[in-house]
Amino acid sequence: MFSKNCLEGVKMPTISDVARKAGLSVSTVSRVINKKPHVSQQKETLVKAAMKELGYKPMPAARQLRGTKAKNLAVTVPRITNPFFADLINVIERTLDSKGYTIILIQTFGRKDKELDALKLLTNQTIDGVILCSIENDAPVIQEYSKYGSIVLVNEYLGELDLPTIRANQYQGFKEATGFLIQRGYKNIAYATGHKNIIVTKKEGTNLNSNRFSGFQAALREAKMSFDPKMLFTHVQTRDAGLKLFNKLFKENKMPDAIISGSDEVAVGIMEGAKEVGVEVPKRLGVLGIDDQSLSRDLFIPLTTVRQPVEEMGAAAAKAMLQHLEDKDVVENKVFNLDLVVRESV
Amino acid sequence: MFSKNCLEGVKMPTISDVARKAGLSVSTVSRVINKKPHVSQQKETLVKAAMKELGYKPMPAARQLRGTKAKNLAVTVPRITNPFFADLINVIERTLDSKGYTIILIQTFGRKDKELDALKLLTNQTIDGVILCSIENDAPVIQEYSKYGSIVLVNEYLGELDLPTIRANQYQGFKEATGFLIQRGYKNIAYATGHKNIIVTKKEGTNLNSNRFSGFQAALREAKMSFDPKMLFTHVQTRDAGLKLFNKLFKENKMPDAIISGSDEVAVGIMEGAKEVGVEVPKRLGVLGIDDQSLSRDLFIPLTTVRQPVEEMGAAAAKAMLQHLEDKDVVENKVFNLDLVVRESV
DNA sequence: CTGAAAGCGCTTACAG
DNA sequence: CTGAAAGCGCTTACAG
Repeated sequence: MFSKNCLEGVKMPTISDVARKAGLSVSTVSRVINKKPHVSQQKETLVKAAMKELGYKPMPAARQLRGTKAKNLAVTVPRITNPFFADLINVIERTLDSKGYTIILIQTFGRKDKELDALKLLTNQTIDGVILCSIENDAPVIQEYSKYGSIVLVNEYLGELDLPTIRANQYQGFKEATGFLIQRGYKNIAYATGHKNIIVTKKEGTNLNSNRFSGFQAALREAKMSFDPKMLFTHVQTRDAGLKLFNKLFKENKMPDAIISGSDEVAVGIMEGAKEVGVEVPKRLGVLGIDDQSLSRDLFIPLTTVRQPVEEMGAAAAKAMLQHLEDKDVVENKVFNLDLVVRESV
Repeated sequence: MFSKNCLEGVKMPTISDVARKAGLSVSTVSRVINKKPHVSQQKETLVKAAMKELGYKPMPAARQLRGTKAKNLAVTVPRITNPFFADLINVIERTLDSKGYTIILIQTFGRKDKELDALKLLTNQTIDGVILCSIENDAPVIQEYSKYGSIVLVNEYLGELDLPTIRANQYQGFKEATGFLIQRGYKNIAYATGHKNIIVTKKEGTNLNSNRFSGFQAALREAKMSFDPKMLFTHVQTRDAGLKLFNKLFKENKMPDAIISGSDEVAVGIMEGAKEVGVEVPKRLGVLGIDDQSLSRDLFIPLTTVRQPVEEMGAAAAKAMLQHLEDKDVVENKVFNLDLVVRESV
């Protein structure tokens, strides 16, 4: 029937093979593949039998060429090794997979060009949409690509972007968490973030970065406390970076009495540094994590942290994508609340 | 030039658009796209200018239809939320991405059909190859699919499979680790595995599962100790499952004095259970993890564990895939040694 | 060195 | 209800 090719394996049956075997035209076969009307019960049975016998599967590339949706979706994350993002991807993939979508994973490592690569897959119809779990490029360039397919934002957000967005109320969360630190008596609170810089705007909904910091500052203001800009540290994103930050602070003798770290990972690094030199947590140094990843409760000092509702956000993002794929006019915007999980590091 | 379509975004320029703009034929444009010889410097410049001006990108689907490789690779893992697999994917993606491959992520959740889905992507040329980070199906069915593309195995392996395989010497690792437990005085050692069952063969290289268990038994034998089959627990794969296992053992009053858990995740669950009811680790219960994931040293009881060289294995797997993609005849087989990381849980 | 034409595997009007 | 034919965007012999 179809011949072997010694170099490249085996040639798969095509729609013509099926038609021939069924004694029908390719049009008819195509109709049953696509569940279109106007095909008699009898022929349908014939076609299905032929497909089964041949083990026929339509070739996605050929269908795409004719305009059929690829049923592929990309998901971008900074790093998959951060459990927060692994969890996010897990829910997203689970719910999207059940709808027949295949997930293309793209780690950006914080690079604009990697994110652009993902976005560009939209233009050549490789993917139908992309879920951005972090934002590297500026609003206008991202918005531009939404012409080519569905884009939904999870976790990070940008006020200027008119795109489905699933996020948490970072302002509220950080205000509460900072309030808690103050209430526990911490006076000199450092602030570390994974971002490269912070553009401060008071408006809620501007971006994660800015809203977190404003929440932090609002709590300070209410307590009539001021913030020393030297206690702001950017681009701290890993356990290692947390450790380095602690060591720097310790060496330069500028130790604050509490640190709000940008993630649980960073918090672990800080606590590790503290342990090494005998700085007691939470007594001499309060450490606040962000994320509440699953092992945070099992650390040598159980972490007090701001829980991000990762399951809920991931599921909502997947749903928002599905909806937007069906109807470009529905742009879902959902804001979750953040909870403080009190354990022992603060 | 090319008109907007209000429903579906924008129509991208095609190779014909480029040809028209450059005042040349599509053949010539195709030649420069594919860096084929026989095109004058002059025309090449013309074509490149036209491509740039139009923002032209060849459509992958159309190229695939003509037999060009998709440059897509799938990676299967049981669950991305297990840091061991997140780490594995991370290295794999990093090295493959740098060669221009796009990664399709597939979580199997231990299901055969999910793994088959991945394998089937080979048949319709959606992907050029798949890296299996665990094995769900039987050897013959997997081998069958190797006709359609490159398959490489990492971590798990099957002796019968004639495929590039990157793995660790589980026999040696488990023998050493068990020897260490014995030396520390543990006498009644339970054995938990994530797998559904264990087919025991003595031969090294049969499969991960079997080799781990034989290593364990070999150490027992050398110490003239015997193993109570009731102390074998299968299908224990998460932190939760570890916790449940502990509770069951505790309730039924069958507590061993040590447990070899199938992963660090499971070990954490066991230690959690022990903490809750006041069973001292490692004094009354030794807990051995497997993996050495990054937070294992930071747990409330730093975990003694068998380190799997995840970075090295991932990189080797990616390299093996690249090689096999280029030349089907080179089937790389690499075996890494396992190290015991001694901390405080044993 | 360059171009016209066939064809990859599909879907979709268009006839009948 | 069914089929012949055109065409999606490419690449690749085949001429010249």
